[in-house]
This record gives sequence, structure tokens and C-alpha cells, in this order.
Amino acid sequence: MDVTRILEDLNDAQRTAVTAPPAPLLVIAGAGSGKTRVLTHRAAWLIDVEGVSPQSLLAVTFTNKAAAEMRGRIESLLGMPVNHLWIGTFHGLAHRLLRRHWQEAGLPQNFQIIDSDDQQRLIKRLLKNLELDESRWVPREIQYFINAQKDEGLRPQHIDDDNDPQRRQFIALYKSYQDVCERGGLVDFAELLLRAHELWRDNPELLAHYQARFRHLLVDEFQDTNAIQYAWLRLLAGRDGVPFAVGDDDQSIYRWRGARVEHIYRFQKDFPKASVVKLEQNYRSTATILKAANAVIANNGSRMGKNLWTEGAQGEPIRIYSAYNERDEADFIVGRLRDWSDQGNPRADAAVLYRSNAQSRVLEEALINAGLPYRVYGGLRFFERAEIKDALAYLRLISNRDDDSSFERVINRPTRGVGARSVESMRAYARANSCSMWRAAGAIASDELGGRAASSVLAFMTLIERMARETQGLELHYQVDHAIQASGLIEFFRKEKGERGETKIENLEELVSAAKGFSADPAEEMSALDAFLSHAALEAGEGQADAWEDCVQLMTMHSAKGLEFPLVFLCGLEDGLFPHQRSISDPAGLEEERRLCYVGITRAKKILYVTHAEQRRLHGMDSFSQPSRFIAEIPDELVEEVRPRVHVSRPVHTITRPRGRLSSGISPGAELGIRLGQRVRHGKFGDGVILNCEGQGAHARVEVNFETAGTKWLVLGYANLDLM
DNA sequence: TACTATTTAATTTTT
DNA sequence: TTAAATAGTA
Repeated sequence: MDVTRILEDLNDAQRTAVTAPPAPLLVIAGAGSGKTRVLTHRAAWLIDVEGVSPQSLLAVTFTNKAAAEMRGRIESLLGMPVNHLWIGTFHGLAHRLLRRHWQEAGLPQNFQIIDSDDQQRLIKRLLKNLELDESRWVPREIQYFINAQKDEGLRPQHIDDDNDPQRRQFIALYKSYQDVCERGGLVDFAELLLRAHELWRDNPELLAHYQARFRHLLVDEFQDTNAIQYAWLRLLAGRDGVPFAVGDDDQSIYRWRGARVEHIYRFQKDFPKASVVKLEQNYRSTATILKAANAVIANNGSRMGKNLWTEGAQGEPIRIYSAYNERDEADFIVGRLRDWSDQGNPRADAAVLYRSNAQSRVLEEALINAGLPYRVYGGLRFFERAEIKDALAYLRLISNRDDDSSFERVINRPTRGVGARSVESMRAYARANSCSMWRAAGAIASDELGGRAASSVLAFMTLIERMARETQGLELHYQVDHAIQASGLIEFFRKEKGERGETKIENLEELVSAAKGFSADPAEEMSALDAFLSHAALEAGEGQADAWEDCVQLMTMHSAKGLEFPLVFLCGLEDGLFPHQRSISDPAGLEEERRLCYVGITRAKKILYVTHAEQRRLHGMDSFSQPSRFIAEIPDELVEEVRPRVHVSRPVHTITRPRGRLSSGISPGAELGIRLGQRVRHGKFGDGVILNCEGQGAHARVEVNFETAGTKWLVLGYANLDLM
């Protein structure tokens, strides 16, 4: 037992948490305060010092990456592999349970997991079947509704329609969706969690077994748990379980996906014996950066309250740059990045963070012009690529003929003469006889369909049967290889002109390699193919598997969570963009945006730049915008304005910032508080932005671009504009 | 069935 | 602006 090794390098608060007696504990871990370290050391402490068997430990994270990292760190701390320790994502663990107890969970043994793309396709098919208009019943909204209900642990019969016809229809759709999934043996992400919860809830002996086994529950990113995840944890903890939850209420940025910070507040109520430890010492950023982060987040009302501090240096002031437009902003950033790189710093140590993906475009152009290598995070991941999903659909059909999503996906891919008409009649038959498309195809092909279509459909069915027969017993990667060849996908993409098809073929070949490298957990009693398919759905893989090159990192602030960089740019800090327009009017939404800002700021270790543009091209329209309110929330003494362009020849656009930090230029109407870009409200025309002004005093006229009424010239004296 | 023109809408995305 | 989805045409 090596206590020293586990406790060395821990500060007092961290040590308190790691060595806490076996009782529920909530660790509020500020950004950069050693959250993962506490979690892993706690596990090591329990196993090595308290003599807890790794078997009785369950560690939950939100991402596969975090789970893998946690396992690695625990193993290196203990100096041995811990195979019996369950570490995984909520979804991964739920999946494991459902595979083990598929019967009790009421699932077919070979159930398949569908991702959100599959889910949306399924909903669209459902709408077609029910002859509902997609513009009236927006698939995305239905998908959102279904997932939100599941996240709350609700089945269709639990939901009250409030006598609202729209809502009633949504509930009905949820129900039909569920029927389709049931018939095809399909389980979506939210369903994994909900089923796993119901499995325990409805099988007391089973629950008792797991409660007895998992005494210690380690939970990462606790602020991001949704209702069903929290309910699942509570069920497992029971009366005697010992939850050890680590999270930061200030970093909860996934409310829109069902995450509820409130669980952090509820924890102490649900576990009355719980104690709380706060980790506030930060090992990442300079004091200046921390002060800024603290000051910004202090504007949020509902918080547990926490103040990050550091023993480190003040560091450099936060640089704020007011760009003329988004291209100026990008040029500025790239200039600084070039300096950074020229000074011998790794480019990979620099990150440009933005609110929405669309902002990356201008940045990328500027980076390309400057010849700076960069990498954009996000985007399509390996297993989400269309060609990969096509191949997987064939494999899924091999495993389960009744998987309608897969059937429809590949029935005519590559094209084999089965058009929309044939598919439609199969759908009709399937609907009328509530059977799968596969069965419908078999039933119809012989009579209802025309000769040519019928033979195509039969050929397809024969193909699938043949593939299933020929791959039986083969090693996984041979199965995959056979599937991509025999399906004709390779041939199909070879004919595709340009480089596109080539890439697709490469990806398909990469899929074979992935299968080669895949090893299923032998403990699970499922076929290698089913295991691989689940893996593909549950772990979509990396965004870009590019060869490593030292390059600047571009990503959204959301995807930056958990990362850190010596040099960080937060760009596009304008009201309307960040905080985003859609969150701005809702107080809870605004608070979440502010937490996102907090996350962004605390990514920076040494140097932080904050930029905004006075004018930005959005959706093809130039628009003026105010600097983000978050900028004004950073205390003046931490900030240094960057003004390399000493008054370029352009109209006086100098922005009056909320605290008057920037000098305001004299312009017509200035005495009335009118300036270009100012948002105004007009009694009749509604909200708009000032584009232009001329004249003085009461005779001054302004040109206003109204959101709905278009552009108009108004005389200030009569217009009665309200400043916003 | 495949290509082209037109329309539409536009956060964030751990699984 | 632009990307994606749909509708229309060869």
C-alpha cells in the first residue's frame, strides 16, 4: 500500500476529497483545479488504501475519451490493470447492462443502437407513413421532443397532452416511433438510459445485485447529468451506496440537451449525509485570467458560489481588440498567431474559440492566406460518414433483416432499380400488416410489384441472404471486407467522379482496418459483428484522423471544454452572436451563455485575447453589432485595448462600450446617444439597427434597418426611437 | 434515375 | 452566404 504516492502533489482540499470517509461526497471542482486528478486518486485510494475491490467501483463519465483517460490514469497510479473496474460513459454502461439482461429489458438479443442521424431518418419515414406534412411536423422538433421526454424518463403514456392538439400529435408520434423501434430492435441513445433505468426499477433482485456490487460510484461532470441519468444513479446508490460526484455548476453548458445543473443542488437533499468539498485553487491560468473569469461568472444568479485563485503570477493583461469587421478580426488573430509561431512557440498551443461553427470560415481563409497550418475540431466523425453508414447498414441487415432503417438506406444504394414507387408500396404493405420492410418486400415482390422492380427487390434480398451466408463464421474484418465488396458499394463509389469517390473508398477500407483492430469484450455474449456495430454507434470516432502536425486549433467553445491552451482567442464576442440571439431574451439561456463564456476564458493558461467586430456579415447580410455584454463584465484593470490601426479612414464607428472604456467619437446625433450600429425600437416598425445618420439636433435624420419593415429614413425629432 | 434549379433557413452536439 | 433539402426536368 503506497499512501504517499497517492497523496503526494495533492493540495489540502484535494486530499480531503480523496481521503474522505465512505459517505456521499460532492466535489465542486472549478476549472483547472485538478478534477480528474481527484477522481482518479480517489479510485486509487479506495482500492489501494481502503481495500475496496475494483469490482465494487463504478466510474461514469460523459465521453469515451474521458473514460479511457480515467482508466489509464488509475491503472498507472496503481501500477496494474483494473479489468473488473467498470468505467464508461452513461450510455456505454447502460448498453452493457442491456446486453447482459436483454431478456429482462424486453429487447431482442441482437438489438442495435441508432445514432441521432438514424433517428431523424426514422422519424422522417414515420411521417411519410402517416402522411403528415414535414413542414407542419418538423422532424427535428419531433426528434427533440421524443429525446427530451426520454431524458426526463417519460413514456408516451406518462405525458399529459394538456389538451393541446399539437402536443397530442407529438405524443402520438413518440408512440409510433417507439413501435417502429420495437419492431426493428432499435434503441436510440436516450432509450439506452431509459431502458437501463426501467430494467433496475422493475427488477428489484437485479437492482439489489448491482447495488450490492457497486458500493462506490464515481461520477464525472456531474453538472451535466440529465434527469434519467441522475435517477439511474440514485437507484443504484440506494440507501447504502457511496456516490462521489465531481462537477462544476459554473461549467454546465448542455442544458439544451437535457443536462440539469439543479442536480448539483439536489444532491445534498437526496443524500442528506453528503458533505461538500470545493476545489478552488487553479493550476492552469494566470491570476488575471482567473479574476476575469470570476468577475464574469459572478453575474449569474443561481450558483453554488466559488472563487478561483492561484499562487501563480498575475500574468499579462487580457487583450481586447475591436475589429472593424469579421475579416479584420481574422487578420488580427492570424497576425498574432504568426508572431506566436515566429517566437518559437508550438502552434498547437494556440486555440481560436468561437460560439458557432459558421465563424470558422473567415478564420480558415485568413489562416490559409498566411500559410499557417490549422485544424478545425468538430464536423463529421468517422462512423458518421455516409459511406460508412451505408456499409454498416448492410452489416446490420446481415445481423437483423427487420432493421427498417438499414433496409431503406441501402435498398437502392448502389442504385439497383428500386425507385421511390416500389419503396412506397413496400411501406404501405408493411404499415398495413405491421411487419418489417423486409417481410413486406418478400410478400409483395412476387405479385404487386412490376416485373422489373420485383426482380430487383428479389435480387437485393438474395444478395443480403447470400452475404449473411458467406460471411458466417468469418473473422470480423473479413465480414466487413466482404460486405463492402459484395454490396457493390466499392464499385459504386469508384464510378463517382472526382476525388470524392476515392476518399469514400479509402474510408471504406479504413472501416475494414477498424474492424481488424476491434476486439470485443469476450465477457459479453454477443457476436463480434453486433459488438462492432454497437461500438460504431456508441463511439463515433475522431473528427479528423489527420496525421499529427503542429497546427493551430480551431473549435467552438463547447468543444473546448476540458481542454487548455497557453494562448487563447475568444472571437466574435458580440451581442447576438455571443450571447447568441436565441438565448439572449431568456434569463436561464443567458446564464448558460455566460457559463460558456466562463468556460472559454478559463481555457487560457497564459495569454487571452478577446475580439469582436463592429460589423459582421451574417447570413449574407452586413449587420452592426454591439460588443458582447460579457466584455463589459471583465474588470477594466485586467484589460488592455489593442489598437494597432491608428484611426483608419472610415466613418467614426468607434463604439461606446457600456462602461465608456473606449472613447466615443463625435458623430451626428451623438448627444442623443445615437450612433451607427445602435439598436433601436420604433413604435410601428419594430426593432432595427441604425445604418446611417446626418444633420444635427432635432433635424437629424437616421437610416434604420428594421428587422421586419426594411430600411427607412426617419427624422429623429419625430420618430420617437427607443434606444435598446 | 440522375442531374440541375430553386427554395429555405441559419447555436451549441459528450452518446 | 451557403449548404442542404426539395422540386422539376432530361
